Amino acid sequence: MTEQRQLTPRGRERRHQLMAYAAARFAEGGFHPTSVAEIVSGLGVGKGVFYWYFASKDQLFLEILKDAQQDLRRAQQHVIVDEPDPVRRIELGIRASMTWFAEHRDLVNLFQFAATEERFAPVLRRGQEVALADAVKHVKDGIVAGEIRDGEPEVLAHAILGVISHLVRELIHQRGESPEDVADAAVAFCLGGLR
Amino acid sequence: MTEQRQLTPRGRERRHQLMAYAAARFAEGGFHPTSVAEIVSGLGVGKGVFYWYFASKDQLFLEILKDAQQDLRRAQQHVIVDEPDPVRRIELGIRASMTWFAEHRDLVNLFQFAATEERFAPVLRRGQEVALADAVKHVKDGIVAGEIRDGEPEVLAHAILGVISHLVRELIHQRGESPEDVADAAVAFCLGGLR
DNA sequence: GTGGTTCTTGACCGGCCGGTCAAGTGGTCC
DNA sequence: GGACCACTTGACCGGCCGGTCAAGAACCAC
Repeated sequence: MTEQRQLTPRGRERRHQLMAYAAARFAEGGFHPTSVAEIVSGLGVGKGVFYWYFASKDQLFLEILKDAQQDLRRAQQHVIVDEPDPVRRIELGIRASMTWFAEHRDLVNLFQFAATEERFAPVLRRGQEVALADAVKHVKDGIVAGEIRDGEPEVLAHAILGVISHLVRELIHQRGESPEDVADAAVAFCLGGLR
Repeated sequence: MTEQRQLTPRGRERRHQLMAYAAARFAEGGFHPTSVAEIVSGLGVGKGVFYWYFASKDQLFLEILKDAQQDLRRAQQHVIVDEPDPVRRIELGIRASMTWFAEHRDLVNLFQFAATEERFAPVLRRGQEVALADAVKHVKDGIVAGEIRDGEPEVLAHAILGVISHLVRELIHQRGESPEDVADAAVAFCLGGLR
């Protein structure tokens, strides 16, 4: 498969199955150590299935990445659509992100890996820039409204993203703490840092 | 080489050279895609040299990791030895960490990769726990002194580490901003978040 | 059934990779 | 010079890996 292929519903399901299973294996064993043979045999199908749906192992990974980013963004947007207060929008965004990350441990791991290889990093970066732009907008609104101290909005937004991703990995995934508690702490810390 | 080997000064230098060069290549091309053959040929030596100094590619990576963690810790400790005020100790720690990370871009990348593979993660975790314990101590002192709001010290410490690592990667390495400016912003954000 | 398309199989391939090792090389101490 | 030891060489090996492909199977439309 080199281009977009026309898929029947059955085909679309297989594709989904491959992506989900591959993501889980990549997260558990690492991208490189997990072979294509391992993925297909784990699913009980022949190797040809893999290359019917994806042009290469790399391309599969990229598509997993893109899908994940889209899904995260949707989760963030969905929760802040009609919240007028910028600071409250930031809080809701933090909570939504944490919930999503908590539920998608595998994908968090894949994001982290993607950042370490030059050929995957660009895709990751594009997604992050979108998330950042959203956050920056709310921070700017907050500054205008006088709820947030003056400062470089991009730096503040990045700081928030840093708190979220680190707390998710270390406290929720690593130490198994409850997403709600961690989100409370993250919100308190970030809002304090913004004022 | 399976155990510790007795090395002459000349040997110790070669070992260092291998670790430094390998770290650079791993950071640039990724751990798995960088072959042992690539490392030794880049240094203009035979493959036997590599396996004279290291038992395996994995072991080399682990030693790079350990060395880096030690060096970072030294940099952090060195700067706060005789600072009595806990909040000021935190500030100095943030600044020292940022400077170190800024100067060791390659190692930051390797840390990030190490977190994604089960066999490297434990070593990384041990180092992080040490850094965390240091930070926690200062936060606790700060709470006792009434300079920091009451809260779970470990969560606050983790939040600080998250801000540091994210800002280093995104602003200093990615966008090329000056470490001093970023450190100023990080300090302001974190101290705000603590109060 | 027939023909067409989508999907599946798994043996096979070339190539590279981590790791080994027998054969050196060169310095040092006597 | 010769014995010893730290170090170096690079051809070689077994194995696995990403990817191909000719040969079907399954489903659908008519």
